[in-house]
Amino acid sequence: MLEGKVEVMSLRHAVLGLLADRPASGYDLMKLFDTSLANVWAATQSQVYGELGKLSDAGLVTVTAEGPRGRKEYAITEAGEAELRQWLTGTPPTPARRSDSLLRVFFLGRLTRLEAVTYLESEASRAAARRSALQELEGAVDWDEGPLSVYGRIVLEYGMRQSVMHEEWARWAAEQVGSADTP
Amino acid sequence: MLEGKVEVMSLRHAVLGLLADRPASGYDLMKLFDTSLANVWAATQSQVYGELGKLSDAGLVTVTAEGPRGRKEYAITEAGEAELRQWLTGTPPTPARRSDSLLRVFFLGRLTRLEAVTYLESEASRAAARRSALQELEGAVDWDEGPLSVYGRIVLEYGMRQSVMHEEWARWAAEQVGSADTP
DNA sequence: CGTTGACGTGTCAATGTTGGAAGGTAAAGT
DNA sequence: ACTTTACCTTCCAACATTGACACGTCAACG
Repeated sequence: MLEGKVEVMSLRHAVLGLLADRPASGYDLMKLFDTSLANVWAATQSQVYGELGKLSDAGLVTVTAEGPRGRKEYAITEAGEAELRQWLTGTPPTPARRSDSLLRVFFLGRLTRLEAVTYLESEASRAAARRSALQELEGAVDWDEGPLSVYGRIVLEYGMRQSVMHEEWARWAAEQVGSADTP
Repeated sequence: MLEGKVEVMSLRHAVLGLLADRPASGYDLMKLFDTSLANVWAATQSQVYGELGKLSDAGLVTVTAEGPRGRKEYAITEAGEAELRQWLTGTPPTPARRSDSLLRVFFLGRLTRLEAVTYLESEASRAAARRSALQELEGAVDWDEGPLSVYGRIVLEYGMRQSVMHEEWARWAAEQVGSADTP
């Protein structure tokens, strides 16, 4: 019995999505991964170049120009657009299944109460710092260009709400732990 | 120049953390991964048994009993406890670097406005459903036993706040998209 | 002219992860 | 007695991911 694979392969779709906006080289894409997508989907150089090769083999992208230093500019094909749409509309998102931070919290009972409170408070600080960083980013970006900017801003808003929530939760948790009955 | 590796290896610490509470077999651990840790850290059978082997080789756990069907019960050793503590107190948590959901949102500009709104509203529904599930879980668990329960509840609270935030954000985003100037 | 820095692509080994198959034992129900 | 269900471990191929390393070019500067 043959079954079609139910792969997620989001790296593939991240590359397709970026190329759907405009053609780019692997180098260009890396810059986008390190800036626009930094808080959404991380990728390394090896992955990006590797994925471009695979996408090219699969006919989802093509080389549209070759520049000075062996630069290859890729563009999405119709098949690629179709794949991207299919992913966006037809594939259910997979919820995050792992969290380093929460795993630690789960085991905080192995530490003394003071240590646990300290940990939770540093979580709160990290969340606050993250929020500042995002706010700074918001000021630094030109929000009036490209189709990515509309949704980019919505994604940024998520990050900000997330960090606010995270900080409040961590402070609440620290209080819970600090003021319990049994030491 | 030799440098110590800066590995995260949270699966290892998830296993250690569970064994720190009480000894267990690989099978027992799997059940815990599928229940207590389901929303925090997913692991497959292969991983758990493989990790137990490595931990055993490294002296962080030992076999304390052998039961009926080749069952091996593992317990954490002092070295294991030390490693767990070190991870909890001395290793900075690594923030989540990837989100399937957010990546989609980032590329929602490839769809029509209606499709985008539909997507965002289904995100809201999913978040609401998740919240219900967590609330049900809260009712089903005995919160008065073991050192895990205190922090387990705190982790659960995180999940609930997270899903509330997620739902509100998705509804807000749908509204933003639905009521913009340019169609 | 020589150096530096940004541009640009490609490959590799080690490790993590997935999903399943294979192989077997004990207990409980019929 | 028989069968189902739960228990329990081990192995593996395929794929994803990381973090380097290797190679080479163009432009600008002093």
